[in-house]
Amino acid sequence: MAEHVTIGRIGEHVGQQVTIKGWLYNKRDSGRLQFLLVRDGTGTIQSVAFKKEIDPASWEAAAQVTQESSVIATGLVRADDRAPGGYELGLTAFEIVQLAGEYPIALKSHGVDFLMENRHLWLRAPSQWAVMRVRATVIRAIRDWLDDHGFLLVDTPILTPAACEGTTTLFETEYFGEKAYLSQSGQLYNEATIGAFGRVYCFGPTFRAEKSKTRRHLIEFWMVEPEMAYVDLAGCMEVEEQLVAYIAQTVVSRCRPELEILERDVAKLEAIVAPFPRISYDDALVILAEAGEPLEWGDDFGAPHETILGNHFDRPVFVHRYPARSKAFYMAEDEANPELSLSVDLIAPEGYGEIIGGGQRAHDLALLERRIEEHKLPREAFEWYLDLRRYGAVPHSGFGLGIERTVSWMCGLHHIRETIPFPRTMGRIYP
RNA sequence: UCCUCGGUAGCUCAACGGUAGAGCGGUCGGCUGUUAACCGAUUGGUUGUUGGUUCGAGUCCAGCCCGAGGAGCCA
Repeated sequence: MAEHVTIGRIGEHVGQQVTIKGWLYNKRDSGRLQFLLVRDGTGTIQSVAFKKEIDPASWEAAAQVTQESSVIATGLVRADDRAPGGYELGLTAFEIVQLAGEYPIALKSHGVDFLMENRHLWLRAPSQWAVMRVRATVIRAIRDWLDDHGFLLVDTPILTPAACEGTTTLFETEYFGEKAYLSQSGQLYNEATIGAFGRVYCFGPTFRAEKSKTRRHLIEFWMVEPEMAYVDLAGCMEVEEQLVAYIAQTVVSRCRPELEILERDVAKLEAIVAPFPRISYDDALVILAEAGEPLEWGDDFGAPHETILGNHFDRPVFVHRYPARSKAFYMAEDEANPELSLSVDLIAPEGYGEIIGGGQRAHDLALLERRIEEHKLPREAFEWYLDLRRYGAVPHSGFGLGIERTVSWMCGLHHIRETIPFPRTMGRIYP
């Protein structure tokens, strides 16, 4: 009985008789010879069946097997330059677990709508396999870095009583006769938990009922939100750049095969090392004007502006001190100029745009009370939040990093919807 | 919500207002080293939907539905 091994570690079994359990990716045959490409989740390997060297039942199974049938293949592992991947399996036995019907996704080019309609099957494709593995690596890198730098994972609720920011559209649901909303950020809650733990982060799904139809938007997406007591704007940027650089270098070192499948220019990722350039909103306006996209002071950047700024540098760029009026109510104000907020966005190169938004939070009670009034927010829902300014308020900062935008950037993808297993976009909630 | 583009075979796409086609997939056959193999045969259609113009509509017109790209908003 041959040992069951995974294709990902097939190189350790050259010269051995092994069993692979997986699915048929593709088949080519020429008379007395059949090439069966088998994948098992860890990789893909070419198996070769010679009619003379295999029992008739196995030969017949190999002849009958269809694309994406589940199969068990046993044979001798050997290195062979002619095989994709460098190794192949000289079959001695081949068994079909379930014979698949005509597979919808033929090995050819397809339209996005068709692929999304078959997302549950599309995930088996090499490109999607690679993206999901990069996603897992990005998430693990984030958690490793934060866990190793004194941050405690503190999860925040998904069902919330009111808008965290009050500016964007929320998904409304019913909570035992009361209105409740799906969370669009855990930040406010983590401003509370830093009082207990110092440095925290939450990591979970967030929901925005915005009718956004662009390649950078999802209705449901994942976000990591670190929050830090006794850290100012400058300290916040230092943490952000260390984290982002660590993510990029981890992907570069651990996901070579995936990046190759995705045809990603690895040099672009290798360049993502600290320090990142820091420019003010006012500096950014100068760059934009020189690039022929002038912007009125006080206006927020649109997608083309972000692209210009991102492409102006070979690594991510911090843009800090935005006009207070264009930012959320909880942003601290710049003492040197109260019209400015101590906010900072991190804009990725290559047109990937904003991947982090954050900054220093207002910790002055009177300022917050005034902002809540100006933004016409229901004060009673924020009493607990105001308490944080009454009992041991400290300067503090935090940010939110969008997982899917980061994965999209790492993978060099055109559209964010490929970075999450089952994307929720405007007009699609199937499968 | 607004702007632009699109909807024809399972999929990707053709088709001057005049008999709806090709490639891929599927099926059958051939080939001992294939690389989305190749060669031959074969299968496959309520042209998104409703109405209109016309001798005749996949094609022209109007409404509706669905999707894509972008804007706004944001991670």
